[in-house]
Amino acid sequence: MPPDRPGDQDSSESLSEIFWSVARQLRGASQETLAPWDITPAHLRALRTLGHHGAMRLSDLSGRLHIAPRSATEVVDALESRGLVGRRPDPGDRRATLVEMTEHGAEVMSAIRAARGNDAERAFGRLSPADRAELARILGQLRDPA
Amino acid sequence: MPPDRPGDQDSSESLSEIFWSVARQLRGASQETLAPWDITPAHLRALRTLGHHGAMRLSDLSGRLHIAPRSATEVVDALESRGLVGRRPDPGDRRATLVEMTEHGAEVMSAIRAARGNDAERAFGRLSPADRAELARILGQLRDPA
DNA sequence: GTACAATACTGAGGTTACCTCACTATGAGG
DNA sequence: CCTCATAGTGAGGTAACCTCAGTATTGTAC
Repeated sequence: MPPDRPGDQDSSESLSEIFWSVARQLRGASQETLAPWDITPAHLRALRTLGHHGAMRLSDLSGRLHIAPRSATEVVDALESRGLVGRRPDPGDRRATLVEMTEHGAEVMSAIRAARGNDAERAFGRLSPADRAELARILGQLRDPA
Repeated sequence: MPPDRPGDQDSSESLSEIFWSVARQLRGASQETLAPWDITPAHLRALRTLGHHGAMRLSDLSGRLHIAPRSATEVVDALESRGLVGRRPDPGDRRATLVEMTEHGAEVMSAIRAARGNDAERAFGRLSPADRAELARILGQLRDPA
């Protein structure tokens, strides 16, 4: 097995190495920064989605977050227990539950935002705008399988 | 809160969205492909490290994988139980344990390699060489905090 | 208008990939 | 020899998912 040369076939190996170590680092840093608010990166992700798009069904939330509906239930449970979101029945469909951000949730979100609390944002923010665009473009290719 | 405009401050948000959804996808795909060999992406990562650098102490392995020593113990346990690596005492230091790939481990590794089994590799391989290089460069910036 | 399949959520339980803390065995320095 | 550091591991924990089964409701087909 020859050693890695840049541009080599084997560079995809180190690419995944790099990718995962970045992932671990982002998660770790984010966790640390969010600790004062007692929420996790995944919680914040859901909160942001609700902030952007307003009240929605649990299933819609799971769709937007690309996670299983059951997992969305868990995230919402966590956020609800912290008073950041609320559940209410969908008036149009009694099977469904609408989830919406509470006032407290909005306050916390802007506090986090003000404190530059999302470390993922901060980390990505260190990149030049050009690099951010490049990264988004390249990752986009990976996300959407041909 | 204004909606996202490309190139905006907020684009870092969707960047982390993209990043994590790529991460989830890579992990899922990798798991699936590695299932026949009953090993996980993290196991393969360790196995590759051992393949590249030969026998080493558990602590060295944990260092190279950037995980806690205790976590390396777990990974090695898993690989050992599958007969892919072996432990033997370090002759120079009776506290230490050397971990090395077994023949079977090497066989399995090349089988996986031959089957293009590492989906992370395969996914990254879909990118153009230029994009791979770009990605490596940009992720490298993220990994090493200023 | 009633049987029946599909949909919305959730309880139960599992997995991966990590972590810290406390402990034992061993080695190294004064 | 006594202390301190280091190597590995048992115990126990966490985040962020998952599937599978079950209940409540709805839309559809006859």
